[in-house]
Amino acid sequence: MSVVDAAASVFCREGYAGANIDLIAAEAGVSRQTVYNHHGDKEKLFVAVVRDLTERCNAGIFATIASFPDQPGDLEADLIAFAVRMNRNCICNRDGRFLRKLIQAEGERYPELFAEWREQGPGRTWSALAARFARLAFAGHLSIGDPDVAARQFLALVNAELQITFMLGGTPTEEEVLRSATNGVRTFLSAFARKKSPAGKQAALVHA
Amino acid sequence: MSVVDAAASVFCREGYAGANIDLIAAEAGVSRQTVYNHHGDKEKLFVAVVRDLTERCNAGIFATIASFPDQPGDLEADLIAFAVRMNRNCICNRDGRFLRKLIQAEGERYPELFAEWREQGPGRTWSALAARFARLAFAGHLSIGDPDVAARQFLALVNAELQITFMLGGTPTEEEVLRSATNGVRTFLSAFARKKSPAGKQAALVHA
DNA sequence: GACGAATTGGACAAGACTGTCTAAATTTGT
DNA sequence: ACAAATTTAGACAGTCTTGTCCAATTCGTC
Repeated sequence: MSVVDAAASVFCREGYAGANIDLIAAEAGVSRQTVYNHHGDKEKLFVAVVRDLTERCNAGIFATIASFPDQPGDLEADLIAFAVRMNRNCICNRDGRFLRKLIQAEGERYPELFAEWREQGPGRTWSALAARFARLAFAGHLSIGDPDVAARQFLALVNAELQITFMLGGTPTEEEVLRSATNGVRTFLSAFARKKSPAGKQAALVHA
Repeated sequence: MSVVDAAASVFCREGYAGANIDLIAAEAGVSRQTVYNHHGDKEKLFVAVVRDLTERCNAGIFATIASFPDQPGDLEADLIAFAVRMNRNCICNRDGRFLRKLIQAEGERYPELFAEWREQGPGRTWSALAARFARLAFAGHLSIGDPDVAARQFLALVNAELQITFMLGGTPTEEEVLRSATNGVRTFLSAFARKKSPAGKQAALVHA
């Protein structure tokens, strides 16, 4: 394991103040001196860890957004699959969990570092996702007022049942992820499925 | 400020390992010896802090749930007002922010302590909220499949736009809370407003 | 195999923190 | 006003951590 990876693990487990360099070195399988040679001091090492995690998480998120269902066959199934991918590859994986915890624990201590994350991460993520939802709406698959709001609500809904697990730093099972995504997407579609067309599926359902 | 309150503040700001007793004593306006006299050692003090926060937060949450709109006049307005109360009195206030941060940062270090919180806090909160939604559905104001799912999704939706602020430990402004609650409740009602009754408001809307 | 670069283990000083102890000062109850 | 209980300030030992230094060893490359 690389020094930065080991440091990420220890910083997350013990907190910044509780992490000690000896433990990081041992976990990385190198000597303490090597850690100092590579990264200078504890604070620089911490910054390197956050930058590394931010970069990898953003890459994962954008790769996943690229797989958003633009021409959906079964919209519900496609959105559920997308939500599961998002969770598995970006939010529940090692990098996602670690970054989230570091932001929560140390965000106030390094305002500029996490402001940077905020702009390049969630800011751009939500824009990108909002653009995809806008496209679905334009193509007539959804009826959306504000795509930015819809994007944030989509993420909130598909993660609604995983909040507690995330809070305690755990990893939800595959079934929990699937169930939360399924419930979330169904509610999302109940709210945003195309309603205005008189020939729409939703109107037909109401008449039945 | 009491010792426990000062300790809560310092533990949150510095993390468990980074918090030092001298600082807590100074912030509480007592001598270090008094802290040891009252609470034994650092770990016992930490446990006392978490129990205190848990108790106060639960009390606040249940008091707020008691104000859930059972016989709504304007359902949308009533639910928005309820969501804002919930945020202001339970989630964004000092106790709520502190407890959340301690759970996130130290949850894995004290599994039994936070398991206790989990049962008495979110577990019972969600049940209570689900019961209220079930009642609204029974009275014909909503069309809900699983009240537990609906309750979790309600909370997720009304907080959807505050996630980032919460993550960084900040306090959203009154306007942000109101906007998030408004958008969240509207989406919630789009999804769960009564649809099945042929004379319902929703059906009429679709016909218009 | 040989040479330069990187890594290692250990020693080390400086500082910080916890938890204890004690004698003096202060508060509290009566 | 007096006695008991509590609080205080400070000293203290013991432990831990950071960051530096250095000589010995290993590694990569020619």
